Amino acid sequence: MSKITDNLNEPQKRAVETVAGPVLVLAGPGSGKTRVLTRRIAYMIEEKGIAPWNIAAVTFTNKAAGEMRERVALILQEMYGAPPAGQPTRLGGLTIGTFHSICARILRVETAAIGFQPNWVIYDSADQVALVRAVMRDLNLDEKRYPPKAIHAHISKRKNDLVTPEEYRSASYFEEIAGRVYRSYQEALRANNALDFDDLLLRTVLLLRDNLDVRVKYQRKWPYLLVDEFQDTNSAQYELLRLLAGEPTNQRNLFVVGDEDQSIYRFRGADYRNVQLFRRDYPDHVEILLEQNYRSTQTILDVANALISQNRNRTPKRLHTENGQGVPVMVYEAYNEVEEAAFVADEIEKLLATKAFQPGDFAVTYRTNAQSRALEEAFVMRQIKYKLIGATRFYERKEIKDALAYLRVLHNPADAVSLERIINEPPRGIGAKTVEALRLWAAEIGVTPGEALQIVHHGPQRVALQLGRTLSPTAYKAPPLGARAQNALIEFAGLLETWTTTERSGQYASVADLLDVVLAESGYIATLRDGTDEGEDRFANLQELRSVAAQYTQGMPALQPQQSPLSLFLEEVSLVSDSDQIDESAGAVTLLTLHTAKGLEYPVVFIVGMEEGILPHSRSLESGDPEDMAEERRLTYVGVTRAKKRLYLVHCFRRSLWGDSAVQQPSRFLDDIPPDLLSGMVDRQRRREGSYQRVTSWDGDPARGQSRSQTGGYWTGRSKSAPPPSTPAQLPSKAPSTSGSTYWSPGAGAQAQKANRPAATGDALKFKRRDSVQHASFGIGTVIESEATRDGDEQVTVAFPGVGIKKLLVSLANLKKL
DNA sequence: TCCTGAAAGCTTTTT
DNA sequence: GCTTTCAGGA
Repeated sequence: MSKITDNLNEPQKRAVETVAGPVLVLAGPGSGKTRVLTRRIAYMIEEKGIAPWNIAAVTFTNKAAGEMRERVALILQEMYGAPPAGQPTRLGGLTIGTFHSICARILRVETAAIGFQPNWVIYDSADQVALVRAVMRDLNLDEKRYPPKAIHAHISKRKNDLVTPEEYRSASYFEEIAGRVYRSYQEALRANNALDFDDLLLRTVLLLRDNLDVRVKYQRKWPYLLVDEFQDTNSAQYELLRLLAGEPTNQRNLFVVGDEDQSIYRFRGADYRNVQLFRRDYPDHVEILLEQNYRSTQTILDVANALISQNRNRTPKRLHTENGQGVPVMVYEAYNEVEEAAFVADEIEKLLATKAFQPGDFAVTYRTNAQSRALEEAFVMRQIKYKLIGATRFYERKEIKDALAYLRVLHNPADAVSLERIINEPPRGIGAKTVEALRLWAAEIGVTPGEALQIVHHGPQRVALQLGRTLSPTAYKAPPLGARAQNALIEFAGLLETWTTTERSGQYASVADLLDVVLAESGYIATLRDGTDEGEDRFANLQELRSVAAQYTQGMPALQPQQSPLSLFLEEVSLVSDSDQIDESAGAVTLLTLHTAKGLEYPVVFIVGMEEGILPHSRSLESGDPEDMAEERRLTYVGVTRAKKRLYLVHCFRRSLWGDSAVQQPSRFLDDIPPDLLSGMVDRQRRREGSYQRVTSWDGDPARGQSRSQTGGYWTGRSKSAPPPSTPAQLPSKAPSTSGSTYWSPGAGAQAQKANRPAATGDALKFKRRDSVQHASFGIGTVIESEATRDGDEQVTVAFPGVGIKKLLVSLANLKKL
C-alpha cells in the first residue's frame, strides 16, 4: 500500500493503481479527478519506477498542464523529500500539455518528415480566415455568396474529421466550393510555411499513421498516456491516441478520464461518443466510475442531477456527497440585464458583508461574452473588484496581432498573411493597389511576396544569388509598380532587412529587445500613442506582451538545438488560451463564460441569462437538432456543478439584444428543477397569467423579500443603482420594436398589442396576417404580421404553436405558404 | 492613398 | 448597440 493512495476512496485508489492496460474513468464533477490524475503520475514514477520521460499527460489547457506539473512535483516532494542532488526535479522529461502543444512539439522535431521549413509558424483563427479570403480572391469566388468564415468553418470541421483534400467529397454546391478552397488553402499554408490549428492534429496523425519509424519512435517515447477531459476529444485527437497506444508495439497503456455530461465542445468537433468508441476499441479495458462529489452541497448536486438526467445516451451516474444539504438554490427574475447585474452585485455585497466570503469566491457565468457588459458596468459602479476572462482575447487584439505579425515575418519570411497585415501598418504609402500588384507579380515570378519585396529592393540578380536559385525571366523585367509605390516598398524592405539581420545574428538579449526595435523603428508606437486613452490602452497591452517576450532570452533551453528564443516565443503565444489567465488568487470576482468555467470551482456561482434564446442559445433552439439542445443542457450542468456552496440562477423579464428590448421566457431548464430545491421560484403558469406573489428573500431578509412581492407585476426587484421604471404594470404592454432581433418571445401583453397592429402596408409582400405557413424546423404556424424591411426583404412574424412567436426573414427562412 | 461618415452585419461557445 | 466594412471626397 502506497502513501500516495492514502486518503483516496476505493474507486479513486483503483484508478490510480491500475497502471497497465486501457482504463476508462468516468468522473462526475468534483469527484477528485485532478487528484486522481496527479496521484497517478506520482504513483507511476515513485511506486512503479516508470521514468517520467515515458509518460505523457494531455490536459485541456496549458494552464491545467502547468498546474498538474506543479502538483505532481509537490506530492513527490512532500512524500519523498527533495529531489536527488544534481537533478532539478523528479519530473525531468515528463510531458504534460494540450493535444495541440504536444502535436506542435512532435511536428517541430519532425519538420523534415512533413516537408516544411523548420521555421514554420502556427496560424490562429483570424489568420486562417484571412488566408481563406486570399485564396478565394485568387479563385474568383464571391465572398458575399460564400462567406470566408463559413467556408473556413467547414474546412476546419473536415480537417478535424481527418478528411484530407484528396479524400474530400462534396454533397452540395457549397461543399463543392469549400472543397476547391480547401485544396488551395492547404497549398497556400505550405507556401506560407505555416500550419493552422487543425493541421497540428491532422498532420501529426497522418505522420504517425503513414510513417512506421516515426510512430514507433513516439510509442517508445511515451508508453504511458493519460488524457483528461476525454469527452471533449475530436476524431483527430482520438485517432492520435489510438496510434500512439497501438501497433506495432501495442502497449495500450491508455488512461482516459472524462465525463460525457460535461461535453461542451461539439461545435469544435468534440464527440463524447469517443467514450463509446473507447469501450469498443478496448473491450478489455477497466472502467471506473467516480460518483462521490467533494465539491458541492447535496442541493446543488440534486439540481445538477435533475437537469442532466433528461439527456439520453449517457452513462447514468448518481452524484452524492457528504457535504450536507446546504442552502436552496436561488432563482431570481430581474427586470432587465441592468437589474440582473444589480442583483448579482447586491448579493455579492451582501455575502461579502457577512465576512464569510471573499471577492475571489465568486464567479458570474454566462452563455455569451456579450453578456458581460452589463455586469461590468454594475461592478465598476459599486467598485467591486472583478476579473473578466476572455471578452476580447488578449492575443486577438489588433495591436498584439500586429506586433506578433512583425515578429513572425522576421522569423518566417514566407508568411504572406503576416506580411500583408503589417506592410501598411502604420500607413506608409503601400495601399491595397500596391499590395495586390506585388502579390500578382510575385505569383507570376513564382516567389513569395516577401521575396518579391526583396527583388524590388535589391534587384533580381542579388536576390537570385541569395536564394540560391534561378528566377523566372519575368523577375528581370521592371516590376509593374509606380515610382512612389516602389520607393515606399524599398524603404519598408530596408527596415525588414535590418531587423532580420539583427534576428538572424542573435544580436538581441531577449525577444523584448527585438520587439522594442521593431515597434519603434516601424513607427508603430508613435502612431499608436496618439494622445487618446484608447491609444494608451493599446500601448499598455503591448507592454504586457513585452513582459512576456522578455522571458524569452538567449540561452534558454530549447527543444531543438537551433531553435531561437523568437521561435519559442512565437510557438508559445500561438498556443495559449484565455483560461490560462485565470488566477484564483486574484482576490476579485471572476466573470467568465460557461465554457471557460469548465474545470473550475467557486464557493458562490451565478448563472445569469437563464432564458430561452440565451441558455439554451437561440442557435440551438432554431437548429432543431436535439444534440444541440442536449449540449446546452450539459453546459448548464457544467455551470451548476461549479458551485461549492451557493448557486444563483438568474433570468430577466426583458433583455436588450442588438439594441432592441425583447421580452424573455425563463429557460426551459428551470422547469426541470424540482421546486423544493429552489427558493424564489416563480410559478410559471401564474407568471404567464400576469399575477403572482413571489418571495425573493433567500436567507432571512424579510424586509427585502416583502418590498418586492407587493404588486404582482413583472418587475420584482429594486436596486440601489438602477431605479425601476415608473409603473411596473406598464412594462409588458410595450411591444418589442420591429427591427433588429430575429428572436423574441413576448409575454401575453406584448403579444396582444402586437396582434392588434394593422398589417404592414407594403405592396409586394408575400405573406399577410392569418396566413398558414410551414417552416423546416418550427413546423406549421400562423402569420401575425408581415412587413417590408428597409433593405427590400420581408419580415414575417409567425406564431408557431408549441414553439412560440418567431420573426423570420423571408429571404432566409424558407417559409412555405399553405 | 488615406480619412471620414454611413451602412451593414453581427453573437455562440475556443484549442 | 457596437464594430467592421464600404463608398466617396481630399
